[in-house]
Amino acid sequence: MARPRNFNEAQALKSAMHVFWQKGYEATKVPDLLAATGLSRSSLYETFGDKQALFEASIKEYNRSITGVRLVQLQRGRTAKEGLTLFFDHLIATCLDESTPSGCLMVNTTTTLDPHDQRIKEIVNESGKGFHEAFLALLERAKADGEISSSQNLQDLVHMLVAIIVGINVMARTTMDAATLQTMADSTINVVFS
Amino acid sequence: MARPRNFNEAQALKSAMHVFWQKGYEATKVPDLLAATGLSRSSLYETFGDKQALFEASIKEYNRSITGVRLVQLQRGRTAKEGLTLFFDHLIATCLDESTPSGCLMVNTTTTLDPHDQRIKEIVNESGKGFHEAFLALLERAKADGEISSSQNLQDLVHMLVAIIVGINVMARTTMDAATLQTMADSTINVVFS
DNA sequence: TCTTTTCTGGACTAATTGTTCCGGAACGCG
DNA sequence: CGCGTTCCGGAACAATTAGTCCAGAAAAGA
Repeated sequence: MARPRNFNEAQALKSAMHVFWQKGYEATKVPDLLAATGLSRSSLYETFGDKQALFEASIKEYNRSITGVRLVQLQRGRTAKEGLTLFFDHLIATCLDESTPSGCLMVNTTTTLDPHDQRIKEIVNESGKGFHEAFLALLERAKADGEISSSQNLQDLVHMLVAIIVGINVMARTTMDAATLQTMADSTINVVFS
Repeated sequence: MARPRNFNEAQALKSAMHVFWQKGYEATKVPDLLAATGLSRSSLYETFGDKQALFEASIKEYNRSITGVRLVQLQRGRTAKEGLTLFFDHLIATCLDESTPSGCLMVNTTTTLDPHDQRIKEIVNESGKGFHEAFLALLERAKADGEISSSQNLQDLVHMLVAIIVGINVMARTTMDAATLQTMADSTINVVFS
């Protein structure tokens, strides 16, 4: 009937997400998005609405793909410790991969969050909660399997664990040094599974 | 001889620093800086140069005052453990104080750092190095005093400790919950001084 | 009071921003 | 081959941006 789309909407969204991930919302200008997606101005606005809407779509996409894949690693181990190891391996690998930005879009967004932007805040909080729960589940599994002391307060431990991972995601933006990142990961694993 | 300054330059710089701290470089517009400092456009440009220069001055001021005061806490304890405790107490107190932004300007800057901005990168790296060294010194003191096991690899431990603190500074921007922040701090102290 | 210096408010500019809009081209289908 | 629909390039626009500039006010000392 009508002329079909000349571009892949999902692919374009991923490209836009990468730009926001690397540069942040404010520093990302519409021409950057046009260049990254390859879309024309009209197509971009027609497809995604305005910049704010595209950003919102981008962080949702980020949670779906990037964060999702990272968290899945936790369950891909025969033990909880192995799961956490796989998580860090995957995190470090993507940070070293030059075709994707380092760090975490959710973390970056948190540090520049406009307190009045309720919609974005909501999404970030939701993502954080999912993150927290995934690690809590891992620790509960570890406790049930006797991998960690049964006297450990899991809530306290998971708070600390999440804080470390957030910190690593920040430092990964400047520290491309694989050894340093690996050291942080190893220390963390050792602390949790003492 | 001539008309003296009608404003306090140091005070104006502090005000500008607060804006950058809260909103980030890109989201901070010149009118925001005028409102915060109370200066006129001409005075601002005359005194501090352009926006970039003012930002650079702001992060230097941040390192001098905020980070400086935070790190000094480490030495204000009779033991290393007490020093770390004081550090966290001070950090949490300032995060809860509504008259100053939460989190850390250096951390925020890292997550939105333009990779091509060499000058800013330099300052942030320098600050990070100082931070690292201060905590390394604390741990060395702890080891010498027998507060931590002599078999601990201090370099690994300090990397993890710094990552946690960075993470806490990120989470403090959304989590104003004192209890959660305190929990993270307590867990960290327990891990380091096991 | 007069001079000299410097601050200050606001007008001004030039570039960039996000966003809209339209005419024409491209495509699938009958 | 036309028809209808959709895409797309680029022009156009209004708002906002960072930054400049100048005329006059303000202050301190002679």
